[in-house]
Amino acid sequence: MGRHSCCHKQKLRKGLWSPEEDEKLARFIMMHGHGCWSSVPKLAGLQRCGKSCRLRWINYLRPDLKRGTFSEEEENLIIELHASLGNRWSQIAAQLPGRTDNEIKNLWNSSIKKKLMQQGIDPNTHKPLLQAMNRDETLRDDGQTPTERSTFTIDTLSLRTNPKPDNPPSLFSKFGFSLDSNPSVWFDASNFSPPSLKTASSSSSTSSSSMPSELGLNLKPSFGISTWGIAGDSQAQTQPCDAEEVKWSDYLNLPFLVTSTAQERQPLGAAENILRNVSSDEAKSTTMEARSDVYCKDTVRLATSFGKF
DNA sequence: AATGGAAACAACCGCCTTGAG
DNA sequence: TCTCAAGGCGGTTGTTTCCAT
Repeated sequence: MGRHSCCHKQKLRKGLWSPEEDEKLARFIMMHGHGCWSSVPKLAGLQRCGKSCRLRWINYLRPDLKRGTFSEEEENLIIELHASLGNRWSQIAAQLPGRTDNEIKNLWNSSIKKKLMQQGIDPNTHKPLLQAMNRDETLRDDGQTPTERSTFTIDTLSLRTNPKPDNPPSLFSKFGFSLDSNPSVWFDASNFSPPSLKTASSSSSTSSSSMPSELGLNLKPSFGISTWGIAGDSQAQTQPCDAEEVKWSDYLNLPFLVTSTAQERQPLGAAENILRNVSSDEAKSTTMEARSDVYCKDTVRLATSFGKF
C-alpha cells in the first residue's frame, strides 16, 4: 500500500505536530468524534493525513492517557505479558489502562530490553541468555510463535530501582481542560495498581484492581485558551465550571474505563489468563472490537458531553 | 559553557486485515 | 469472488532531551 492513499492527494504536513494542530485535532474530535479518520483532517482544517491524525490522537491527545513514567508493577506486567504474547504491543497495551502500544513498544526497546539483557535474560525468549542461545540453535526452524515460547517466570525481577512518581499533566489540560476528579483513576500512575503478578516485587505490594466502580470524573475546562470556542458555543465555554461538578461517568457511562472494567471482569492474576483469552480467536476479536469501539464511542460521548461545559 | 553519546520519545512506513460495493 | 479504501499494527527512523566529560 505504501503511503496512504489520502497522502497522495495533496501536500500534507509531516513531522512533529504543532500545538495549533494538536488543538485543532483535539477540538474537532472532542466536538464531533473522529468518525472516518480519512475525513478528519479535512473537516478539522489540518494538512495531515487521516492516519497521522489517528495516531496523534491515540498516542498523544487522548484524554485517558496516563503518561509519565511506568511503575515497577507496570514494567513487570509488560515483561510477563511479553513473555506470553511476544511483540503484540496492542494486546499488551490493552492490559495497561492509559498506556499506548507505541509507548510500551518504546519502553521495551529503549529500556526493558536492555535491563533484561543486563540480567542475563534473553528479551525475546525470556530465558537465561545461555539457555536461549542453545535453544535458538535447536529451534531455529521449528516455527514456534512467541506465545509458544516461554514459560519463564520473572520471579527475581525487580527492574526499577528508583521509580519516579513523575506524571506530567495530561495534554488534555494543555488545551484548557483539567481532569481533576479522581486522579487515582484518571492520571495518577502512583495510584495505579495493576493486577497481582507472580513477581518478587509485586508479591509484597498491595496489588488489587483499585479501579472504583464509580468514577467521578470531572472535566473542568479552565479555558485559558480562548481559541477553544467552536460552533458558536463560546458562551458555554466561558461558563464557570466550579459551579457544577460534572461527573464523567454520568455522561459517558464509564467511557474510558472499558479497559479497566474489562480488567475487573477478567482479573489478571496471571498473564496466562490473558493469554488464554487472546489465544482464542473469538476472544481476540472481541477484545479488539471492544477496544476500537471504546475510542470511537468515547469520542462521540466526549463530543456530546463537551457541549455541557 | 561546549560537546558528544545515550536514552527517550514521537512519528512515519509498509504490510496485513477487514468490510463494503 | 474480486477490488479497493480504510483502519490497525509492528518495525523502524528521526528528533529531542539528558547527562557525563
